[in-house]
Amino acid sequence: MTVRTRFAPSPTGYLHIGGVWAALLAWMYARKHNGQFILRIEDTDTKRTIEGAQAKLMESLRWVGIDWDEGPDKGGPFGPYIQTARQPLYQKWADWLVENNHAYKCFATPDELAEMRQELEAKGDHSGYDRRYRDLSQSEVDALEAAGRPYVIRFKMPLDGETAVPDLLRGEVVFDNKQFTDYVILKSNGLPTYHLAHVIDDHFMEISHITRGVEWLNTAPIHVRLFEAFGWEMPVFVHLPVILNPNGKGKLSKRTQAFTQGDQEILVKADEFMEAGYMPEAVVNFLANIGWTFGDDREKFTMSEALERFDLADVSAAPAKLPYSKLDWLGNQYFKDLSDDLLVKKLYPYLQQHQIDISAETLLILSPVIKMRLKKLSDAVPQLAFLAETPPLPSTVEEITHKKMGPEAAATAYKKTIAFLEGLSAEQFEVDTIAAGMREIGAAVIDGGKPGPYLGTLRYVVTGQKVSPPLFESVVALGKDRVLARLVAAQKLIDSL
RNA sequence: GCCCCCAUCGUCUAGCGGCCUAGGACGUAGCCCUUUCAAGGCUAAAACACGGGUUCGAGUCCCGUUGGGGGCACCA
Repeated sequence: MTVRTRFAPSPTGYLHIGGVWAALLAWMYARKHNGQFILRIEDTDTKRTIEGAQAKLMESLRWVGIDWDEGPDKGGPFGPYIQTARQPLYQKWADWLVENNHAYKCFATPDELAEMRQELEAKGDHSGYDRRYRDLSQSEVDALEAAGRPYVIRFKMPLDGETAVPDLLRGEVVFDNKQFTDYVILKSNGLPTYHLAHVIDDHFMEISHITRGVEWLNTAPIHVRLFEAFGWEMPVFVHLPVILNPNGKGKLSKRTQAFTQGDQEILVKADEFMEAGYMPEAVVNFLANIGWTFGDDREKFTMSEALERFDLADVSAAPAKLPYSKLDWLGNQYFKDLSDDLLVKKLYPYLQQHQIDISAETLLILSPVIKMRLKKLSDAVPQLAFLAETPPLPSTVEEITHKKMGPEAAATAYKKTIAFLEGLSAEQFEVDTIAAGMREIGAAVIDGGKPGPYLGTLRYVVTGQKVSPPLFESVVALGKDRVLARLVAAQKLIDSL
């Protein structure tokens, strides 16, 4: 059997990270087994469809490296891959069910339904439908139809007995048929509900494993019965656990907005991760650790390593809250592994997009020292702010002196430093030379000979930031003229005493 | 209300009856290194929800309780 999995989102909002996770597992399984991964758009709820959501969702999937073999944009042998474009198919099979006595036309009006619901509720029946149109005679049906009464098609669920849903992660889940009623499978506008649509699509698209959220488990008996009525072989059901909202309550939903918890930023939508500048490899690595374990106590791995070991059957059935702090850790791990050139390649366009004008050459100088400070590209912005704008100059003596480097020593230090830098040729204005020279000055100027305090205050003078990249790289990045100007200003402040 | 799913450190998890004095990771705390912030090194605190069974033996199997989650639409 070839493995064919799919991700079937409805374009009703933006894709959240839990959706990406579900897509990832399905995709991994298909790739692992050299099968196919299909993207199908479930847009039968036309009222909720949002313009542009489909494009956005495809962008997010591509960003994390999930590609599809068949889908709305690239076609395939079982298309179309957008449900509204498949309407005739659903109509045909809904009619087939009616003809074969598995379904029937229900002419209940919205008012009638509302009233019925109320009466049923009063009796403690929460099913919402009393099956009153289930057993009409053919002539009664014909008469209503002739009168132009709109109708839906409902599937005949068994009146008693049980329906077992085989689930890869939980074994057989058994439901009492009494809790079900006859569900609408084709709406009065001629479009199918999810129940009908996915059964037909998954069958004709030859899907081998249906992966979806547990929220579908309770309605899975309908799907089981539908497959049975059609006489089609059932795919394997894999009901994935929910991803819980990290703020504590409920599941992650499309409506959940990004927010901050403590000093941890909680992102929800897929494109927020992209926008923040996490490396997609890190995000995918992070997600693969949810509900699944690589083994050997390893948390960091490449996707191709993961594919060697992955199995849907090993996925945990327990719901999970995303460990965001681990994403940050992983994100940093991936940046540290990046070559300086590659980091510049990623960082440069990102900073450009965010109106921070720093040359690629400058970035290359900073690259080795900044990469271990990044979890995501956006972390570079405050670090590098001193290069983009003119940082405030020190205004108090306390800022440019140190308890181990009083005003007198500081005055000497700045004077020496200025002279040292002025004496450097353009070729000599590089990290190693500057480091050596400054350490020497620092050692001479500080009691005890440890240049630490000198370097620290100097770093503050040069960058104007309490937090910044290390001194030497920052000096080279800022450039001789600007550094000297700042040192001169500091010296003047000291001299004014 | 009814039905269904789930349950190991704060979080993600390993564990599929004896290898568990419950392992790893993130986070947290302390120490070291250090020009800030990081990164790195070392150390520490931290869990089998509870109660019954089954068994020579239970984190691991069964039942119940509790807790969390989900579902009961002409939404997916």
